[in-house]
Amino acid sequence: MANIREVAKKAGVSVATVSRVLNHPHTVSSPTMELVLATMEKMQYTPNGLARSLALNRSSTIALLIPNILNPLYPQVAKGIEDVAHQKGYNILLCNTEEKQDKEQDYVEMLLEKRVDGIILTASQLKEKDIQKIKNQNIPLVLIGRNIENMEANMVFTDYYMGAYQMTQHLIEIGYREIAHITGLKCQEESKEKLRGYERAIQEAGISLKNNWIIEGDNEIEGGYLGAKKLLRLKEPPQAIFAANDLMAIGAIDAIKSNGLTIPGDIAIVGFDDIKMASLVEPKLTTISQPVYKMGLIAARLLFESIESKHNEEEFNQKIFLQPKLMVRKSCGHEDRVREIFN
Amino acid sequence: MANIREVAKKAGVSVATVSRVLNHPHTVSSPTMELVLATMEKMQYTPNGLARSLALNRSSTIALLIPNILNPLYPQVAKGIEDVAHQKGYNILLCNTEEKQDKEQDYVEMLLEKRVDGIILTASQLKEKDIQKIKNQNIPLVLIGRNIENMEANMVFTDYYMGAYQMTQHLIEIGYREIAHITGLKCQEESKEKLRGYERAIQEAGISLKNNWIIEGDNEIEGGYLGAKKLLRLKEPPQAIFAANDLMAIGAIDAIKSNGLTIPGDIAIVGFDDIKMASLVEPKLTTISQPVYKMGLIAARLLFESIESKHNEEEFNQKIFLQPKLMVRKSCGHEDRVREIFN
DNA sequence: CTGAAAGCGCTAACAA
DNA sequence: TTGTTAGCGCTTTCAG
Repeated sequence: MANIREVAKKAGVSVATVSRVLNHPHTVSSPTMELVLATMEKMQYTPNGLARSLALNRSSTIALLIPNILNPLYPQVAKGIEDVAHQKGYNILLCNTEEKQDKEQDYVEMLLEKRVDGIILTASQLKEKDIQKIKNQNIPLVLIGRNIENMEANMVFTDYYMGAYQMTQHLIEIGYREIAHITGLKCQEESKEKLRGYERAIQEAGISLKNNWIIEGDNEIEGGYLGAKKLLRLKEPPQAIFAANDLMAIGAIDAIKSNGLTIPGDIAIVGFDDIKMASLVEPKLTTISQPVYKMGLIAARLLFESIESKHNEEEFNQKIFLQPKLMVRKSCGHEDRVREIFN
Repeated sequence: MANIREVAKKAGVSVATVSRVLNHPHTVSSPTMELVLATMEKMQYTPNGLARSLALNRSSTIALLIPNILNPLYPQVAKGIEDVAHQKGYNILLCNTEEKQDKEQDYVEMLLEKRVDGIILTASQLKEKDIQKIKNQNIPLVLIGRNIENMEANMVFTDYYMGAYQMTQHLIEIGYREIAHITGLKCQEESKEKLRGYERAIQEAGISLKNNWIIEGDNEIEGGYLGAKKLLRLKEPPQAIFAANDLMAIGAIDAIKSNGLTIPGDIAIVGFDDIKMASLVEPKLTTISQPVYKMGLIAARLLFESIESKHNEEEFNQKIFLQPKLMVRKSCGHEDRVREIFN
């Protein structure tokens, strides 16, 4: 494959000139310019980006780590990020961590070697010291969906605590008292936040928490199915199940139906995320909506601010806190409940 | 950031030795080894992958181009690819082309400069000469979901023609004669194949093709919605709609329902792909299933075969042809129809 | 088992 | 406006 030297030789100019037509076209006379361009064309010259990156110390690549590409939430985030990255002329390295901390660490290691210009971590399970390692290497970083209290870093997240609190409260308002919670992976901050919100709402209502009504799920349909089955086998099964994400809620719906029970007649189900499927399933799922595409967009913008200001020695460490929104649909039996209560 | 020379100096060895402990550990004595390793650790040394790639002429990165990351089909493909790439120690550059040919070309350009070790194109809209350009650069390539008759390249695809033919035939068998088709983007080979399958089944049944029953969609929910609305406004609306993918079928379902009609009572809807949503919507969607995760897996394996054999001057140009499968669910009214016909 | 040095392809400072 | 050349950080050949 032709390189810059061969092009230069064939065009009868120096490599510097060839480099200039690529990088600073205005500093080169137009006859030379045309000559070089023509030569490149003729030789099918494709500049070697690796060499370029090495010389410039900039790879024009950012990395996105997500826990599960099969959860429709993350493609939305990815879309938001891609939209701004592509416009900036950057490529995205996609890393699917499968909710595994060690795979996530593994990837971070690779990314640091690849000298990516920035990293976006979504729902990261990394320990603070691992995250600190990224910061030590001085590579711009944005966390999505995770708030680390005492760390200087860009973060954009939804108020999971509040969302879960509101959801649980809503269930209580419409008359449920026996509410179970299928959590996400307990090792995730996000799951803990949601659990806290759930617990607070329960306790504020003077209901006592039951430990066997809190079940750890895996953030996937399967886990919701299993969790719901487990709850149904209990001597005192709950009247309502709050799943920490929509995928698990959908799994739970499946489980309940397969037991011959109706939703919300026999048992109510609610989720979290408001993925598209949520309004497609039968009954339509009551859930908490978070603006994921927008989160991706914002995260990417923050990242590029950091990247572009990197040489100015500035520091951008913003925490952007987005409010979730309760979407009341059919699966919680809202209308029936309200009717019962007020008539 | 520390580089190999600094590590070498501090450890009191040559850069060659440091390089060796990284790349050929067995060629270095164990005391030296330990010393160097300790020094690296102490200095927080992270090897520069760009320099490494430049020297080795290998980036350990492959690229995946998909038309729409928000279509759940593609994350499945991506998962299949990621599963094998990660195991091989490769990273994936994700390129979302938004079904736009120029964005796809754009990306290919960037990828060639980045010297990716291989490219996987899904549902590509590239012209043959653009694809040929990739092959000319001698970079391994796999096409997913597109069959180019006279080209030497690895391809894995579903038999779209057959799938569409079977689907249409099934509708005809259960008694429909007035069947419309919402196509994908007409510029995609895949869409053309499906259209051909539809047309053949219609004609074989002695039904005459109606041009205003063939509507171009955009492969997204929106397009299905619009297409169905348009069909409903016709003086003679069809009894059944075959959408070229599930997303459009779901949009069509929405459109029909919003017109106060029932499915399949008033009109039948069928799709193509069998994404998870298909069995979640009401009524559950009759569709054609293609093994997308597996396609990703196979494509990745083919790609790595090419990559690994590249230096052996071998050529791998396999065409892998997978059979789609008809999934009969509720939206086509199969049972009702069969009952009507045979009772 | 180890070191010196050439080379991967490009950019940019400096000189002309 | 253009050319010469010293890096960027690594791998590997060749010599010892």
